[in-house]
Amino acid sequence: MLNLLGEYTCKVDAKGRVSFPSRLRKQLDGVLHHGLVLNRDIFESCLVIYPKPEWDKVNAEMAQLSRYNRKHQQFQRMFMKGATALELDGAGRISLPALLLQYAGVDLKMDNEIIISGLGEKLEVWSKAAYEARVLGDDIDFGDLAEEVRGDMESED
Amino acid sequence: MLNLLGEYTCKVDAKGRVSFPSRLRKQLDGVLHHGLVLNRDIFESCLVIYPKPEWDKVNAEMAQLSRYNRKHQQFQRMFMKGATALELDGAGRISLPALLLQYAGVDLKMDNEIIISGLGEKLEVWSKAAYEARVLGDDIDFGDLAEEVRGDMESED
DNA sequence: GCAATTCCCCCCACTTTACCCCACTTTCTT
DNA sequence: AAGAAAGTGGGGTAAAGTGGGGGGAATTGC
Repeated sequence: MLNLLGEYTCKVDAKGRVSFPSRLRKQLDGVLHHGLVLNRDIFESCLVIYPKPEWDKVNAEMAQLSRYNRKHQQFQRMFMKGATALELDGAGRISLPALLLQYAGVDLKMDNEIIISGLGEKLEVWSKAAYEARVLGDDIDFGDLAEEVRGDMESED
Repeated sequence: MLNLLGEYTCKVDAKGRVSFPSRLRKQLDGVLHHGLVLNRDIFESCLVIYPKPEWDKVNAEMAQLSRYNRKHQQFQRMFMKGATALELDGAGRISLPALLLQYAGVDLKMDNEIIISGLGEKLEVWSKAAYEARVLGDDIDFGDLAEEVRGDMESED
């Protein structure tokens, strides 16, 4: 099972390129050559990177939506909008499209530091400022959240 | 079953390295070669070290969460943020990432002493100052706490 | 249709970081 | 008390990260 771990601070250069951390490259050994898919996150102003096999699952889920349901079609359009295939260049870098960087709140002229964070089966890409404010400085009560989620997990079985 | 015990004072060197106490190494004999996973604690400003087999259980639970549920995603992010694989170097040391040391309140330029404490199936890592204030100097009534927790344990079965 | 410009990709060189190795100190054991 | 094992620190080397420049292809304008 895929188990991407680690928090990496990376620099985006003036061309939108980011060196893909070598630790992650090692963890993706065996699936990296299938490629990666970059997309907007649904709930937060951050980006998500799926290894191709994981993206295939997402894609299969999308295929279950109804062609004849307006909300399904809207959801599919919003979700898929901006999804981009990523490949590593000769120096092991990925190239992040300007529109998606903008979505994540990264301004190439100003702050050019991002955080890539491993979340098991996927990676999240945050601007450093947003990560510190929204993820590390989070004031959500974990206990409450855990109880709700736990209820869901148990009823799912 | 794992039963990690003991409280160890260790020094962090200027590079963020900590010699992993030999007593703990012996207690982990048989699972240590699978590696360790370091993570932020959810409730306290300290770090947690899981032996890999223990972490795998956590990861399997995380994989059941829904991609399309806001609370599930928050939960996953809060829990997984910063989790990092650890390996011992040739001298039996682990290397603690700067971001995580920062979370535990360890400043490499100032105090460089930490406490590693065995808690059965996992280890906790505290800055010495935080440990003394928060754990040893705790003003919570242990008796009251025990009674509350005991109630939970019995109702869960 | 041809030429010119722009964008993208690939390559090369320099800087920085991380990992490995070695040597010294301290502590525990016999 | 002496030797061995564990702990500590530093330095060198190799690999990873970073930035810039050049060349090729595609598109657009003349």
